[in-house]
Amino acid sequence: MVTPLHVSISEKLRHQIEAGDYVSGEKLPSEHELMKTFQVSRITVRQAIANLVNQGLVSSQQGKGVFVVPQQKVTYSLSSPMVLLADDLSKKGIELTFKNLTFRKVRSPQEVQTALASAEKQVYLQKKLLYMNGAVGAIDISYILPELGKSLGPQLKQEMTFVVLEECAIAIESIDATIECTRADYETSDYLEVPLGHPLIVYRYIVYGPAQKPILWGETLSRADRFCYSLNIQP
Amino acid sequence: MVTPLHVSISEKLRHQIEAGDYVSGEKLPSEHELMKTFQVSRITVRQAIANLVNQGLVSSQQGKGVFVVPQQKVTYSLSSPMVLLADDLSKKGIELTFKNLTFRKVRSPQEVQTALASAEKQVYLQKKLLYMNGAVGAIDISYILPELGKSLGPQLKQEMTFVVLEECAIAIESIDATIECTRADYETSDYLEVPLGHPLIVYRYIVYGPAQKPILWGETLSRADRFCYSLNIQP
DNA sequence: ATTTTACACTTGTTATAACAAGCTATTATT
DNA sequence: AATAATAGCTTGTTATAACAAGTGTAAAAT
Repeated sequence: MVTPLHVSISEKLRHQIEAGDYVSGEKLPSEHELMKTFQVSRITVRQAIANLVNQGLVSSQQGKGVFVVPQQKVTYSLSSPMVLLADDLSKKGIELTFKNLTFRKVRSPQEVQTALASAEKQVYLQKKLLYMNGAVGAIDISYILPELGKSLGPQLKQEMTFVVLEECAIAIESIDATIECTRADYETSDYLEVPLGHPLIVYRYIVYGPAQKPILWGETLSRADRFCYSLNIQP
Repeated sequence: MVTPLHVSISEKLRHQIEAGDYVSGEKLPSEHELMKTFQVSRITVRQAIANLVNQGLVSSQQGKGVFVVPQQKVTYSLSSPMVLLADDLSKKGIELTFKNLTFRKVRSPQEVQTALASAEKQVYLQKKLLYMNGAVGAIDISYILPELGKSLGPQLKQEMTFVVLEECAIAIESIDATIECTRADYETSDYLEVPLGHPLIVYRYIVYGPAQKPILWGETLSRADRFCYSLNIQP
């Protein structure tokens, strides 16, 4: 079995990146320069770079170049509602900010209807972007019971769900959550500034209020290269 | 902004797959046939298929063709040690099996040494593959304290870590775990039968025994298309 | 001095071409 | 009949070529 040229080239570049020859955010040599350096055609250089993009090490921008992606990560603790971590994060010098994309009444999807077990089919949909130190890291999509959404609406626009729920003195009984992994589709790749197919961690949750009544269904799609989740299990 | 041909073609194929035109495991038309169908060059067809591969929808095999990948998923509950789920899984008709790759004494890596806080630098390394219904789904790598490894060794070879620890009546005090996401490298892509860069979920854990003494450090790298984790949070 | 234009450089898209390599079934040989 | 060679399919690799499109800079026009 012969190793293809594009593999050995991307391996060389990967080693150079890991060795620190190219710093985080730095521009790689252009395709033309790499063609000269490795004495191969453009198609081979492009394939080599595509490998690195797929591995999440670099990111290309038309008209500008190929850049080494920063690998800073934020850890979210799941032993408590995740928002409690906000304090810890600022201590570490990581600032979390939010940007509201949409907040409006919609007809709830079938999956949400089942989860919320609500007779009402109109719920509030909220989409917001999550930034760490100015760089986009996750998108959160949540569906909120209409009676809650009406009162919480103005505040939900700017803040994170759990914080607001606590500030509004809404008791959280428990949270059911699932963690899985998916890949960026055409919508999320746009918002999260990642290439199509980039791995995303899906944190899907149902928040239960008093009397175990589900009050919120949501999912947070995080860039796998910027967010991870930690938890503590007591058997 | 004009949509590239390869994007619209991969979108068409994606819709056909989701509509069930191509069943799980079925072969897509060959590149030559797709060239005729869409009246484009081979390079465009290949780019379209590359998009689908990156999205994890199809998988190509040299000499054979391009096939729709099955999307069956297994959920691991994290509110209890994950192995308790083995019963639930068999009820769902999912059979978990294991294959031992290595079990030997090694010098522990720096990270493990710190985590286990052990004076001894020789630990047992165990690598095993995890199959669901015969299909490979995850690889588990764990480092075990020498005194435990010596006695557990013969059984650990075939069984899953937690089960054995319980059968051997070793009390598990607690488990610290982190969930993040990475991508298949050259070694894991081989074992897990996924393309380079395919997203993997990393479940990294430290098992604490009596008196909160760490007895095991491990990580499970799961194929994101076959495993996900669920948990329950009590605030 | 400010704005506009043009140019050079970057990556993105698409075509044609040829050969390599893996798989399968048929044919030819033993 | 069993084995080996072959032909024909598949995807993988690599080259050359041309144009499109996004970015930034330097020159030209206002």
